[in-house]
Amino acid sequence: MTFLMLGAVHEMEANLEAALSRIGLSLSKFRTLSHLAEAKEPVPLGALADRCSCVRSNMTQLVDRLEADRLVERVSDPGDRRSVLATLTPEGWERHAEGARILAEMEGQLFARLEEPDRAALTRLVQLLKSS
Amino acid sequence: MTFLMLGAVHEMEANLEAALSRIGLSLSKFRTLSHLAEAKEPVPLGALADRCSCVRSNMTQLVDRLEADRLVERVSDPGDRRSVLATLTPEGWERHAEGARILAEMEGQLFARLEEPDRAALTRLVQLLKSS
DNA sequence: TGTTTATCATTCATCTATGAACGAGACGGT
DNA sequence: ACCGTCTCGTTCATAGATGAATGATAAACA
Repeated sequence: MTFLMLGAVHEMEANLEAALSRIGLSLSKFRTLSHLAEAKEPVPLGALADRCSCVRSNMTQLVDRLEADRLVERVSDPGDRRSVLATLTPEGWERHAEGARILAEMEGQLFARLEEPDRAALTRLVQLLKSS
Repeated sequence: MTFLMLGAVHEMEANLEAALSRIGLSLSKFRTLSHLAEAKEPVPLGALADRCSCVRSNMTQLVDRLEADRLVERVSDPGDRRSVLATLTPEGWERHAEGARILAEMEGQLFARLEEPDRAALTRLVQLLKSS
């Protein structure tokens, strides 16, 4: 059962990854852009790592790559000189919008196979399993 | 919804990974041992990669590490000199059995929170989502 | 005030995964 | 028998993730 769920989700992930790669994004990059877009203001890397459920060292590298892609910029925090903030560039906003369209499309295709009561049931069950 | 499912499964994965690490196994290593144990005979690396749903180059490295752990051995295929077979060492069999106990325990804890109709529903829904 | 403690991001080593390029070997058709 | 093609595993470059160690800075407190 565990391997079955892992397999199903890995399939979803691979599909989404493939779709996002058409616009030069990975799932991790897109998730990072999403949280930055949602925040609507510069976010410290540590907080960003928390929202993305990853460790800080990972976020450091991720922002390195996003900065190389010119989708994100590092800015310094005037109130705390230890802190480094990340913010979306105009191109980052655009790319995130494209990614969001792709995600919506994939979700539509995936859940089209489920009737309505099943969609609700799945949501409920997944929430039950999360946060043990 | 997609990020919710991804999050729930990543949590499961992280828990299992942490539990397996107590006996020096990763989830990938354990999955590989499982398929070898199930086969009960040497398996070509390509076939093993297919069963583990990963690419061959990944299986090459995985078997490198498992061989370094003395859990797996490479043997040559008399019928095809291109082929390399992997087989469990006695220690590999033991370690797999320990891992299987840990997996069973984790599954028990996880699904203890679900009543019976929910368990069946979850299984059905996950199978529906798999193999688009 | 000065010192300890905690927090921030980064670097490094390691593991897992992919895809492209490669060399060795099998195999089908001519 | 030979040639092209396909399949095998490996290597390499790269992406992504973790945890441990580090240096800079803030905060707490004696």
